[in-house]
Amino acid sequence: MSAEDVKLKLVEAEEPDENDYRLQEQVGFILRKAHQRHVSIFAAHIADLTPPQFAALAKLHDVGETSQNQLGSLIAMDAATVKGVIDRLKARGLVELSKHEVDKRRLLVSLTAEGRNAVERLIPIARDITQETLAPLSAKEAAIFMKLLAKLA
Amino acid sequence: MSAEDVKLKLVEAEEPDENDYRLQEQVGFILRKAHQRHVSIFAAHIADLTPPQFAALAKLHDVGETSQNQLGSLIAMDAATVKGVIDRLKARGLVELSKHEVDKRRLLVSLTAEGRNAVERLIPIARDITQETLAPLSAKEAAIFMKLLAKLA
DNA sequence: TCAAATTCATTCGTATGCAAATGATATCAA
DNA sequence: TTGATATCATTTGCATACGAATGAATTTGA
Repeated sequence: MSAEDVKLKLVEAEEPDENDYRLQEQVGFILRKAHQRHVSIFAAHIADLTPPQFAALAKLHDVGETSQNQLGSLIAMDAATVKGVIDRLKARGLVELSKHEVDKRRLLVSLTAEGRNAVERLIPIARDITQETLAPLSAKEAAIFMKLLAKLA
Repeated sequence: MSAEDVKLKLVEAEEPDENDYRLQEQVGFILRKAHQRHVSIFAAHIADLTPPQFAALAKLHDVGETSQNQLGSLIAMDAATVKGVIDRLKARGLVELSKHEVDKRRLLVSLTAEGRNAVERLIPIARDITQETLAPLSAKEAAIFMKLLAKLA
């Protein structure tokens, strides 16, 4: 092998061209898998509620009555998505809706007594879910990870 | 305030009970948001393909012809999901299907010439998408983040 | 060998998630 | 004041994502 060949080989090894794209190493792909894993852990602990549904309940418990859109922005859901989530929670009697007295465009959402009980019962379990999701990391790693993840989101 | 009151207050501050659950700090919630952000960045660069569709094409480009289920396991999609993705890629002429000669259960998937062209054209853009997704982090932070994220996924 | 278990694929039902269009109401600005 | 904008909510259409059920084909094991 000539010196030129060696040089070419090194360049190839250090600068992968478009023929060497590693899907499994792309942040989007791994982010999707990590999210899938979390949803799966969530479902194993809380079978009758999805993460978005629980997010809506937890946020309502936190801030009290709010409009549907406002709730959506608090839990990072667009208007169309939050509507579906709230509809299903309402059908199960966990939230109730009412019209805003002054601004007739707004639909106010609040927890029912049953919804409040559910959230308060589930919050300790949600803490377990967070812990189990982070279990592959040491405490120190988890702290670093959360800091960096927050920067990305 | 008595010494006892002070002690109670400290305990409360350090050991939040179930009334103090911060949704915005839970790994699942932030993971969902980070994933949403990535999908949005992806869509801004590649409007006519979704991340799962691109993943299927990129993986086919990598490994060549495979069965639908095998492809699914390579890109972390269950059988029902991968079927939908492949159906849509087939309808657009980017992949083609054929029956496995020996094992009649299997459906083989491969790139068409058009599909191959598309992947090769898009891979450099996909690199940009990865970069932009990680842009809020320094190079050092990004390296640490990817290592930890991989552990979680 | 042949019955049981496994694998591959499909279908159905449910639940996000988002873009775009629409309608009602509110706010702003000339 | 009123016409242009903006906001809130709904609806439709499309695309993941997964559990569960089903059927066809293959493999295993007693």
